[in-house]
Amino acid sequence: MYRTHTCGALRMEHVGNRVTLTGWVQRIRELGGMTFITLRDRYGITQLVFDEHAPKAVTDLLPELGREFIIRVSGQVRERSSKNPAMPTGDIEVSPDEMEVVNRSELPPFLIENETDGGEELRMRYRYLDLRRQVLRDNMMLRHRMAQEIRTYLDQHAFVEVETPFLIKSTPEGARDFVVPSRMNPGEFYALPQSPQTFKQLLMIGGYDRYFQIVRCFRDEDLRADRQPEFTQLDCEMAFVDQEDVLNTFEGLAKHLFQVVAHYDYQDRFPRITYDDAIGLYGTDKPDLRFGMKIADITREVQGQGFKVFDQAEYIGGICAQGCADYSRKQLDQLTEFVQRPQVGAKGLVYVKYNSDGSFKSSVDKFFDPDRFQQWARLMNAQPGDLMLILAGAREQTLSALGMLRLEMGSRLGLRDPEKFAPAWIVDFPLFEWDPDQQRYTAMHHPFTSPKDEDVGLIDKDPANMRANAYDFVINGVEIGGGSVRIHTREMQEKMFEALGISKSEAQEQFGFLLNAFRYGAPPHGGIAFGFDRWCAVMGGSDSIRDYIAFPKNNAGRDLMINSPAPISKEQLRELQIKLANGSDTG
RNA sequence: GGUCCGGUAGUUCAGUUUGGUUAGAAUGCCGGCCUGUCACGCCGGAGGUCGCGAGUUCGAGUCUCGUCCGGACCGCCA
Repeated sequence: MYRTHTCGALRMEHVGNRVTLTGWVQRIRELGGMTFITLRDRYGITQLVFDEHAPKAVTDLLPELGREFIIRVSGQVRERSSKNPAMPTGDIEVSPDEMEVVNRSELPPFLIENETDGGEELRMRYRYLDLRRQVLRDNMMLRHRMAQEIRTYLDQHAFVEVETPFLIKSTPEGARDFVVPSRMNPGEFYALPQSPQTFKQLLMIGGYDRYFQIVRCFRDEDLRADRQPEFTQLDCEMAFVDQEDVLNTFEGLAKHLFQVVAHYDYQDRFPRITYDDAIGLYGTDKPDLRFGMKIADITREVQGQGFKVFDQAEYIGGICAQGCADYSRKQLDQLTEFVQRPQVGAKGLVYVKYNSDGSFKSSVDKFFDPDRFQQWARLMNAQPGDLMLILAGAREQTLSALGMLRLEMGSRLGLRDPEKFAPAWIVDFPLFEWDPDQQRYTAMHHPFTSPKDEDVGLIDKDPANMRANAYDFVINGVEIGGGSVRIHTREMQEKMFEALGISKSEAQEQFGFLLNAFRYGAPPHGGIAFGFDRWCAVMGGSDSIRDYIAFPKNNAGRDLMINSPAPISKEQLRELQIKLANGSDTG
């Protein structure tokens, strides 16, 4: 027998028991006459003590041991004479009278400790060693818990888990597809799904009125720190529902997960913010609501006073940074540099210090008198001691820059507490987005999204102002999920394709199966898909989804551990009837 | 497709601005001492293709060009 207990199990109540443990050697501490070894497994760490009670056969083995050796020990559980309150097993230790080296280990290339010395690349190459660290293990456990709780909750709410195919068909809309050649159908290719979108709609038409799936999705686009070429979605769809039904159902799920996974009690209804309000008040469609600092539109109040920058701007807005009136020249310069970075894109920054004595000091004192500043302060909700930060320019870019400045100030002021969760629904998204490159409208969410009933009439004359029955779920400024109530009539879907500039024949070729299905009594339906990796990361208080994926890829889409992608053999290429453009036959 | 940052001991990094004696630190590793450690402590030691290739120079970790690898971002990602 390898073990009677795990390395996280033993407590005071086990004192006196004879136990057997097997685990990895975490650390060896020799003190001359005695030796301590900490033994680790998935469940925890237990201290072993080797002193004068240990048989010679056991102590003789000690010099051979090293980090990450697997050893099996048997012995008495003892109460420690000096306890370690920082360890769950810190009250006890095991005094082995038998020991066996189960497997030796080479010295690992980095320290397998909570504070590792390993760099990103090395840890990716030896991911199986990194996974031994408690940090990663906790993340994997959180992910596991999330998945289990999702299944439990949705099962209780009559959802059916159905798997959909991975080898499907490439579609022109959306992201670039990963493609798989078909040996049996030379010259033809499958595509891997970007999401099970059409299949879940077909399941609704198939009568499975509540579906979910925790499913891998694939997008062949350039990556970022928080983007992977394959990622996991919690994909859901419901029939005979309207938007409110969907939101309420998944608000319930989110609350359940907050409670059970993060032990975070969120009683209130999640705020629902329209897309227009989100943009106008936070400068983004995924606002971080852990703090206020709303953007105030002060365009009307500041124009016509002879300050050219303001007078020529389409939009002027500001935020109030509480208690920052004492910012130094240097700090203000830093903020100016921040907003001028290309990603933020503002021309400059106007500041107004509302000093604690009630006076004002600003970068535009020449143009405005204190009464004006008083008025601005009212609009921005500024009190004495606060700092008003103002940007001017084209409305959309300026709001976006203000949104980024708001996040920056939130971070500086410590208002973005990773222990806190601020969820929100963003609703009433526009139906279309104008694509200046292609000179046509594209679907903001996707082409199966239904318009608001009252906006349907606009489809021919003013598509830009049509709103969709589409919604996003946001936590702490991170987009966690999004969905919509779908179109369920063939007529509306055809109109939609027409508005998107997709011809009848193209539509028939790409989505004929869905259009055909709409002929046979398609129920009204809607759904939502969550970025599961991201949701796990947010629940764990982290920005990095890589830390919540057991075997992630790097920013070039490579797996540094197995070194993929890799060339395939001549033989494989021949079977697939594929010739490489560069003429080489690889291998 | 583009921009930026990095590559020096097993590992994490300093040294590159201003080219010049034997390339340093911490940690890990090895040896010695140590009976209550838990990031144990103390003493000693080993450990380097300065990513790779070319060039400039009397002389290159340091300057130039190329290249490979890693990271961040823009475009892209409904």
